Amino acid sequence: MTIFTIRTDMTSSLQIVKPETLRSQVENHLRAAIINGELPPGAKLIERELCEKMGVSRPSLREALRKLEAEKLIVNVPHRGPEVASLTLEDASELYALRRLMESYAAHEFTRLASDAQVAALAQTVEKLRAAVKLNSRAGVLDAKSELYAILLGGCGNRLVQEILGGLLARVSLLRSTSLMLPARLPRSMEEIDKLLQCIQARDAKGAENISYKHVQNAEKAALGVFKLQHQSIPQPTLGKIV
Amino acid sequence: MTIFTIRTDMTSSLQIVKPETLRSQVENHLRAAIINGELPPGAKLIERELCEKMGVSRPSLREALRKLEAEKLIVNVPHRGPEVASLTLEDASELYALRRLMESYAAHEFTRLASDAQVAALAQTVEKLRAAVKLNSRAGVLDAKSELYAILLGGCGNRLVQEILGGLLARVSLLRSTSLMLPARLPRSMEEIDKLLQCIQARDAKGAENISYKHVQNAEKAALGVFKLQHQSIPQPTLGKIV
DNA sequence: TTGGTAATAATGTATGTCAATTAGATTGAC
DNA sequence: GTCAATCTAATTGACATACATTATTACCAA
Repeated sequence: MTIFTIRTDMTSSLQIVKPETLRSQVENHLRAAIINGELPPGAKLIERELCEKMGVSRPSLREALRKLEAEKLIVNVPHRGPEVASLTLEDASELYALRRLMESYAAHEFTRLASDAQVAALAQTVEKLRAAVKLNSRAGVLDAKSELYAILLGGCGNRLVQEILGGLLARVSLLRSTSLMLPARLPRSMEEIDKLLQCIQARDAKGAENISYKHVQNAEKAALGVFKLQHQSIPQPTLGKIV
Repeated sequence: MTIFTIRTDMTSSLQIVKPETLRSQVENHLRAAIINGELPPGAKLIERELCEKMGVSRPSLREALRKLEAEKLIVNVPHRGPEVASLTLEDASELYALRRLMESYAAHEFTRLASDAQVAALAQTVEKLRAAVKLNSRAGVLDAKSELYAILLGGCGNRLVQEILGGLLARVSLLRSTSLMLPARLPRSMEEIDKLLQCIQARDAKGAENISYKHVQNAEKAALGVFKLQHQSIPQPTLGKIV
């Protein structure tokens, strides 16, 4: 983890900057570190250490930790300290079940409600994704994917879906298997996304819902498959100390 | 709000008591106060005041506030302080949309997965609810309802649903209209619940899903109706000071 | 090796302090 | 009398420190 600059100077900026508090910066920083795997599941988060690394006081850090705790990205046992949440197979399965439910709902509603401009934007982002896939650009793929999500969820007429599903996706990323299996599944995933776009363009809401449902279902199969492989080698990691 | 006793004595208890931290008690207390309407939407939460009332220090209180903020029960504008979240009509509508989605899913899965014992327990709780309705016991109704939810969500095979839906229901309670319209809709609501139980007992998952969907839909209509009535009298309550 | 005990480390909680910002009130001008 | 600008008070944001409580670890003895 890198030390990051705080107290962003906004005197020289004419743009109206959202007054980001220090704790929200800490929170965002930690969240990002957890999601991108820098802080893997099970990692102990020692307050004093983090304070020093990030150059903030304990109260600020602790308040940030509480928010991440509420998001279930970290778990906290009193007097033992917080650590990055670990998912069991059941947890993962439940996460995917809800993701299926909500993403297919979002796809259905997007198809029903989105403006033609939004559909066009989606199509454009799909092409961007295809290009990134061809270039084998991991960063490009992730970027295009998140843009795709933003358009889809932004156009589904329900901001709450974005909020909740965003939380679910963050937790799904606790499965490191998702990133491991990502390249392998990309061609298949791309096909599914193409079909989804076709349904959306044809304003076939039910069809979009079904494709979306299957898309997540396939992603789940792949992810849980890798997950099982990762965990079968270690019989009973009740206290996984595997670094 | 009452001052509550802290430092629960657990020396005389043989049961293993989950070591509840002070901040979690504060958190639970505030959450309950918000949900039951003691702290209505828009209420300003002044740190020093709350500290004195509850007899805790500012850091403890602030950490509790961060958790409630993450749950979207309070909103916080930097340097202006937190206040109980207020819902717009759109917010309410989106909440109900997701509730519909998730409750009907839970009903479907419960019907599919629950043991006969769980179904029997559900039936028993429905009778408890009916009795409470007959007695016009508000507390009894609320108690039976929450028990009903607990059984339904506990048996749907997905603990995550409970977690997420619980959060949604807490936010729905920010609409005071839900409690106002509760008595008026009770008979109708009872009918729907009976039908739901029948479907579940017949192991008709799709039927249970449909009834459940309609049930929430009807609750939404009633709640949003009251909501509109409450808000049409005041043209533009941008800063609702209505006490 | 095993069991218990002491030392250590980390968190839980509290207090005090200062800075930054907002909101309200007072004052002044038109 | 109304509106605007300024000023003051109140509140939160952030930090440093201190101490109590609890887990963990290391160590010693049987």
